[in-house]
Formats: sequence, structure tokens, C-alpha cells
Amino acid sequence: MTSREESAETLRRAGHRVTSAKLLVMEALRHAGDHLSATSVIDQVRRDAPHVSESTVYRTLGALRDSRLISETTFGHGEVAYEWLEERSHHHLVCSQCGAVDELSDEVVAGFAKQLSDAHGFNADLQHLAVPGICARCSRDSEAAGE
Amino acid sequence: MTSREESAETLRRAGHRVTSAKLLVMEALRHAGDHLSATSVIDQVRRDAPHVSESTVYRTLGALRDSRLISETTFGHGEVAYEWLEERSHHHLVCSQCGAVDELSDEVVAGFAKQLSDAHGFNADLQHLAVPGICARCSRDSEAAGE
DNA sequence: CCAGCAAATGCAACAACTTGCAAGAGCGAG
DNA sequence: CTCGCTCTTGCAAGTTGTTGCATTTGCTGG
Ligand SMILES: [Mn+2]
Ligand SMILES: [Mn+2]
Ligand SMILES: [Zn+2]
Ligand SMILES: [Zn+2]
Repeated sequence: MTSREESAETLRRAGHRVTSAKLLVMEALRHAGDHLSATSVIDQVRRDAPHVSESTVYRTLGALRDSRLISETTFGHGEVAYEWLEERSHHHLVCSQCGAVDELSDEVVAGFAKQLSDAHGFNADLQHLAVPGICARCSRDSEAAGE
Repeated sequence: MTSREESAETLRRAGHRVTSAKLLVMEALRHAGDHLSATSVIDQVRRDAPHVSESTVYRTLGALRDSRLISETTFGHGEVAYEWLEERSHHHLVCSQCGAVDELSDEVVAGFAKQLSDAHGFNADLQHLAVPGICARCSRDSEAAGE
């Protein structure tokens, strides 16, 4: 089964109609295997299909996010980032000083969610968190520089 | 000391010049004692000073946020929300189903930050988190309705 | 009080989304 | 295969937020 056919099947299972615009958006994200801004998804899609309108891409990204096929995340700066969601869920530590974006496994975050469930009965939905702060390297550097 | 004078003093301590636009923005947020959208801050400010431009308010909100005098938060839907930061830090649990916004004390969140520090040396900066999910009431309701 | 510099502001253009509406296309029933 | 319902799309206009630049204004030092 080609990637395109897989995407079509995924769309059907999620209750969407299979359209070329949606397939193109999905392929762009799956192929990139990284965080992409809406604008770069638009550019990507338009290389193959120049007629697709911006609003269709924005709407498609929203729909895929609602169906939990992709994540939508606001890192500190710049545009909102979209990413194809693989099975294993992950999160990010974003350094406000040097801009580094490190990966964070789900364990600690799942622990946090469990705390919220135990303490407040709240069923947190943390699919792809971006935690802002200062990374280990930057902390070390500023300490060395006389704090 | 009036609230305005306190605000002026706070501005000076944060290294800003004391201008009427900044004071008006601060007073709007302090007086509201709640989350306000940028647009409603603009409306508020313009009731007193119609000449102040939108961009000045946006820039002021950004500056106050950088100086950690106010929080800037994206709840699931709608505009970005700004809030005057009181001493005691707090967070929110936002129900994606019924829209309820509950308060969350800093304890659980501080525990999460400590985990990140211990496990990754990352110094997380979580001033005013909005955690999305399903609230206790909605979970109970959908369970009762035959899951 | 005054001069001078840097910060702050207004304005207009721009960028990043969002929405209402009419036209087009996927898909299930027959 | 065709019909028709409903989901999707394109387009244009509207929001929300950002930025470059010329001008104004707060503040510091004399
Ligand atoms: Mn990611
Ligand atoms: Mn709050
Ligand atoms: Zn760093
Ligand atoms: Zn709820």
C-alpha cells in the first residue's frame, strides 16, 4: 500500500471524505517528519496543486488536528507548528534563551496528567506539549558567567 | 499611594518609562482582575484615551509580559488572554467539552517543573498554564450516558 | 530649566489566520 | 451508473496581531 493509499484509508476511518487537498496536506506532513508551519504546508501543497486555496489548507489542518491525526503547537516564537503524529507520543522542552527545542518522552508528562486526574478528576489531554524554560546548557553557562 | 502611582513605580522598577498608555493598560488589567483579550484592553484604554493606537497596546502587552508583570495565555478557543499577575501564582484546567475554566493551584505544576529539572536539568518557566482536557463533571456525565 | 539620547508612539502596510457564502465534488442509495 | 445529500472548496472580506519608519516624548545629566 502506498503512503497515499494509507492516508486515504486513515481519512476514511476518521470519517472524512478523501479529497486531493487533504491528501496533499497529509503527505506534506508525513513526508516532512518534522514540525511545519501552516505557511510552509501551503507552499508545499501548492507546488503540486497551485489552485488549492490557503483557507482550505488552514481548514484541513484544523480538521486533522480535531481528528487527532496531527498536533498543533505554539512554540514560544514564530508561527503555530503542525506535525504528523506517530504512535509514540512525545513533547518538547523549548529554551527561551538559545531557542533549542529538545524532545521529552511522554513519561514525565503522563505523570503530571495522572496527578491532575487524582487531585481534580480532570482528564488532561496533553498530546504534544511545548514547555518553555531555560535549558541545562544555558543554565550552566549563565552560572559560569558569574550568575 | 494610589493604584496609578503604584503602577508607575512598578514600571520604573521594571526599567520602563512611565507613559500614559502603559499606565492605562496596567490599570485596565489590574482593575479587571480577570483574563482580558487584547481587543477588550484596547476598548478599555480608548474609553479614556481614544488616540492610543492598537499597536501601542499590543506592544505594551508584550513588554509587560516580558517583564513578567502580566501573563499571556492561549486558552483553547478565542483570543489570547492577558491577566495581571498577583503574588500567588495559579494555573487553569480548561474543559474542551463544556468550556469550563477552573483554577489550579501551583503545587501540582511546581511538582511537574521539579521533575523536569531533576530528569533533564531543564528549568521550566510555567507562570500561567492552561491545561486542556475533560473536566470531572463532563467525564461523569458521558459515563452516565452509557459511556 | 535645557539639551540630547533612547525609548515609546502613531500610522500604514503587512502577515497570519478565520468566516460567510455560493459553487463543486465525494460517496451511499437505489 | 445516476441522483442527491452533505461535506469541501474557492473566493473575498474580516480579525487579530506584527513591523518599519518617521516623529514625539520621558528621562538623565549638566
Ligand atoms: Mn514534536
Ligand atoms: Mn488566570
Ligand atoms: Zn538554551
Ligand atoms: Zn466540562
